[in-house]
Amino acid sequence: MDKVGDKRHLRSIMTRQKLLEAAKETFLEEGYQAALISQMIKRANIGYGTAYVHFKGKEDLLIVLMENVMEQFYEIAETSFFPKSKDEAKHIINRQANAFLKMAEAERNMMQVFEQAIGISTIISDKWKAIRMKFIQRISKDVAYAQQNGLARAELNHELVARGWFFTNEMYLWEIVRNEHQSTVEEIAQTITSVYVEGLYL
Amino acid sequence: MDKVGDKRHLRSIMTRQKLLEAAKETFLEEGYQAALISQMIKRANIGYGTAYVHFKGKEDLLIVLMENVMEQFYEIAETSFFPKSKDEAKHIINRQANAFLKMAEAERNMMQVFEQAIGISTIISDKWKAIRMKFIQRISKDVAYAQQNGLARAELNHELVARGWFFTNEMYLWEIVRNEHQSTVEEIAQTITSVYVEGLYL
DNA sequence: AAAGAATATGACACGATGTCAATAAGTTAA
DNA sequence: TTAACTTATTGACATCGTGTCATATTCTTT
Repeated sequence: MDKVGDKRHLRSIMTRQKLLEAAKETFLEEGYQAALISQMIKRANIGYGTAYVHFKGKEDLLIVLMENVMEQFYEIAETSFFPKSKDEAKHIINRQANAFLKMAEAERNMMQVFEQAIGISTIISDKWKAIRMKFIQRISKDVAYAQQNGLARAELNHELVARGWFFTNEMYLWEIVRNEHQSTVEEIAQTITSVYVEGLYL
Repeated sequence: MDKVGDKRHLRSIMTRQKLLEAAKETFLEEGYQAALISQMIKRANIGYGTAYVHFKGKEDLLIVLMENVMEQFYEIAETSFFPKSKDEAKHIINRQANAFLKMAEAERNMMQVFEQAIGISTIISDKWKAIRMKFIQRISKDVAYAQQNGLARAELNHELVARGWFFTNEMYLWEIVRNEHQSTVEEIAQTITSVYVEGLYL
């Protein structure tokens, strides 16, 4: 019999799914730290040991749950950038900053869990580092492009500028995730973009 | 008998001190997460229960150990700022960014522990938030001052600008703490200051 | 030196985790 | 159809770290 119709395999998938859902709910309610595996297991209505058949532990569960969110970040990082003027650059950059921060708003709850987990789990911290690197590389290229086309101040180290710019964005992202921001995402994006573009471009 | 000559009290202070030192060593070796209270107790050569007489737990120990470092941050945040020109402003800002990042280098090891703890302990996270707020308020005032004196672009929200600028600094700080930076502190400070000042000032 | 106060101690109870030998459920092949 | 085999589930158990508390020790006072 083929794998798809295999009753055993199907049940296994269902079990896994039940646990993932229970884990998500538990993480959202309790946060990463306080979320207990035993609690997830109870909620999923499965045997204790079963959880460890499907996942190595809490960390492993969260990684799977985060994969979807992380994909979205990678997509944002891949926007193309070939401005012909300072104004066009400003426009593109503003849109990208907006999209980035909007993500934080849209996925706030999972991102809150994620933030905690970054501080605790090496693996998850590495996943975030990879996302950060992707963004910085992308921005780095963009800055270099602008410099080569006479749009931006060439005396600046594009790598350092790129990091600085991303860092501002990232910190605002966490601020939004934590609900600590007063202003709207649009206002934030516009302000930081303005300072950045006026500071870098000619 | 007065408190100073009190043998009992003196011994108590010694015990506390021994534990603090052992805790520091353990934190530095193991990181916040992995550091075990039992390990610190062994190293300090005191009875298990004694640790709990002096401190509530791991969190409490680290808070005491961090107080010194945190003081230094508050001092940096208190630098005065009354520039008469854009160039003077740039100079002051550059110096402050430098001092801030140098702190990260000087206290790198304890800051590494601190970073982990921020992700885990609410109390410690709040301590850092207070430091951050202090800086942002300070910078906010500085931006407002520059705007009022016709030195900076008045159309920008000074609060948002201040946060953005601090965030760049903070993220570079953590990067330095984690030893992930390629460039020197001076180079970093100069580059980010340049973009910031050219972007904000007239 | 006896009573009293401050400090130190480690055995213990507790809560959470991950493992594993046993069991159940489903599939295959004769 | 059923016996052998494979895959999935289970919960009791061992382990580990923490914090508490009744008791012991050390010092001070009267």
